[in-house]
Amino acid sequence: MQQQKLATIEDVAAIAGVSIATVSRAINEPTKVADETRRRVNEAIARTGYTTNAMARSLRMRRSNMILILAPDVGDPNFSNILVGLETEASKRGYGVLIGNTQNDAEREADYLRFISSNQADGMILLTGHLPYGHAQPGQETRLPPMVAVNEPVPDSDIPFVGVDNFEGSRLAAEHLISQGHRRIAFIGRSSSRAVNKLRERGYRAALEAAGIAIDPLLILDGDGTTESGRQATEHMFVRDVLPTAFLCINDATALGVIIALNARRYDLPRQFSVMGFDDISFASFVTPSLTTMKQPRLRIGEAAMDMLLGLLEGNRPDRNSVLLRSELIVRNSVAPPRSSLP
Amino acid sequence: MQQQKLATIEDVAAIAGVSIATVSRAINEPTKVADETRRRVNEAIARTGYTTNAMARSLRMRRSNMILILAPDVGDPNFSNILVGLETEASKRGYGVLIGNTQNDAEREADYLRFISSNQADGMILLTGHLPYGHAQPGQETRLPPMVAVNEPVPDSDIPFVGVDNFEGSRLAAEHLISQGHRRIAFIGRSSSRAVNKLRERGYRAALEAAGIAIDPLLILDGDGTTESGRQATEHMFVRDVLPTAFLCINDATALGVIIALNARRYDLPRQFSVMGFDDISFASFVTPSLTTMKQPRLRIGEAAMDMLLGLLEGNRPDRNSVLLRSELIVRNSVAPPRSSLP
DNA sequence: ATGACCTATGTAAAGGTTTACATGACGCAT
DNA sequence: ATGCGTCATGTAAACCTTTACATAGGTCAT
Repeated sequence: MQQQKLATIEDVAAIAGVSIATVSRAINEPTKVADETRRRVNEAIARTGYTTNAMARSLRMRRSNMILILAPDVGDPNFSNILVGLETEASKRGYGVLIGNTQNDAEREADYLRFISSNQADGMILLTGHLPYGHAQPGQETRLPPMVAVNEPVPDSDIPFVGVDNFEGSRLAAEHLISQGHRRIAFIGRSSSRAVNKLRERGYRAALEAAGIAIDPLLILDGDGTTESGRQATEHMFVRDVLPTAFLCINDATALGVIIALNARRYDLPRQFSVMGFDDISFASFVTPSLTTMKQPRLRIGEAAMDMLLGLLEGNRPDRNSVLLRSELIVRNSVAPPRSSLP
Repeated sequence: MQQQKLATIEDVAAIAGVSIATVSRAINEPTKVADETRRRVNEAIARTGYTTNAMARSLRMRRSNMILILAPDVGDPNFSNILVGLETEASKRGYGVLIGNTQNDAEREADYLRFISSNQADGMILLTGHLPYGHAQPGQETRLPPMVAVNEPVPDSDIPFVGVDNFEGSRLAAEHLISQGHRRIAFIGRSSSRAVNKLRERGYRAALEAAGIAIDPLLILDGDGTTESGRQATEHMFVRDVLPTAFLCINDATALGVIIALNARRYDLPRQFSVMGFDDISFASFVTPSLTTMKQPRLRIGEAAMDMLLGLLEGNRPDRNSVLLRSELIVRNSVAPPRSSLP
């Protein structure tokens, strides 16, 4: 393009009548330069419209001031608000944010590592729940940079983690149902592989036990967090004719599936069944009945994670290896006391 | 950190027993290098795990292979899928994607320009509908790079635009209502300032005129695209007692407001009123009644925009200055034929 | 045998910073 | 007068590429 050559530090130095070293110092360590000199340099900078060339600087400093964010699905509504938090904090501290949409595809994950190995990013935020494949490929063993995991911890690693306190949140959710009088509470979304699911199940169990309610294994159903899994689990319960008075769901998407199934069977919610979600994603308030759920502080999760990563980059050892933020109970219309008579 | 110094082109050259120029050529212009030499170089690269330092390369080539995306709200559900498209296409062509969340804040917009003026990005995608403020600040007049506007065109400029064909889409939406037998159709979301709104209003008018339906100015109401604006407009109609049989809304959020207002008044939808949205955002299928709407091909919009921008960067004059993609009618349950008797 | 041309490779400059080290001026204690 | 310490600034190397230009060897027509 018509790249009308940008001003360099040399142009500024010439105008100010000093050496380029002095200009650099005037910019980066103002105290080390005489007042009068600094004034002249600043004037020259203003006159030329000089901005320092980030490439040259990064080359020299071995620092790009960029953070790579690796997410399995950038389009996920749960992710976008976290991204806002990540970006806000990074921007505030002078860092840029590079995004990589991996789709859980090993090839893409490996590809994004080029940003790391080519020095284009200093650190990495992982929302994938695992290290990028290809980081230990033969002949490709990229040295991984400082990292922070968000949302899903990386198993068998000491990578710092920032996310919601799933155990506590799920416990609070179950307690809310119990406080409304429910004693037969189903848990939809057990999974032996996903850490998040396991924690939320443990929270559910803890609340029931604390209330002296026996755990009924027939009320705990598998699910992968999709709307369809919620629908299927609900149907399954009706087929077996083992019914709860309330459904505690692994997340809002699952809860939506449950609601759809119950609506289809023409039950009146929340009079006949209560449903509780987790996440508070945007549609939660638009479903009928609107969903009572635990809200994840997504913005703050993003900010805290970025803060931690930048801290690592600046050499601070973190005081603790994981930050768990509390989720907040959002009461809407999908939970009510159970009917004394069974539906 | 424990930056165990990465291999440079010089290390590779030493191992392969050639000069660094040859290594560079073996990588970038393989045909210009003898087969045997190329083999040796590749072997050396494999052995060292060398990757070219993007900073040094960018410095030398004056090209960063990065694209800056400026969006007013990264958290907007309408945006995230566009982002996926943008990122996918960029990644496919070897570019990285840098994101900037401006919140429509002039200061932040100006701040992100540092990526441009410091050579950290070669091009820019604008979702803001205007040039970043500060691009012509005194002493700061950054040369703007190649740009493409998405979603909202930049008025009074010749910046290429990629988006949905709003006129056509809105016309199709209105035609759908007309085909169901509606003749009193309200348009919610007029705005004298926003180009998108004006186009959609024109589409609405065109459809009605083509069907020989007189335009009733009382059925055209202002709105800014928020859910609240939809609710208010609906209330306003009841207060004035000028009622349509169908509501054509500027977007899904507005349609949601209309549905909420009608539900609150205990109308039976779609028997008594039909409601139509535009966008097909994720909750559209979860509202009751689920929303009939025009689906924006967001993924394709993102891809097309990035394709166009990268084309510009590679020196192709675009064949045309704007790309309008068609939206698709999604029929759900919020539209039905009007009752012959007024509600 | 000579020159022209081609191919494969090497040499060195350039790109724009930061910073270790050198320089020089000055004040002050001896 | 000498020496020392401090302060402000300058010189030049280093960061790692790409690439214009130079070189050298080989082929081929004359």
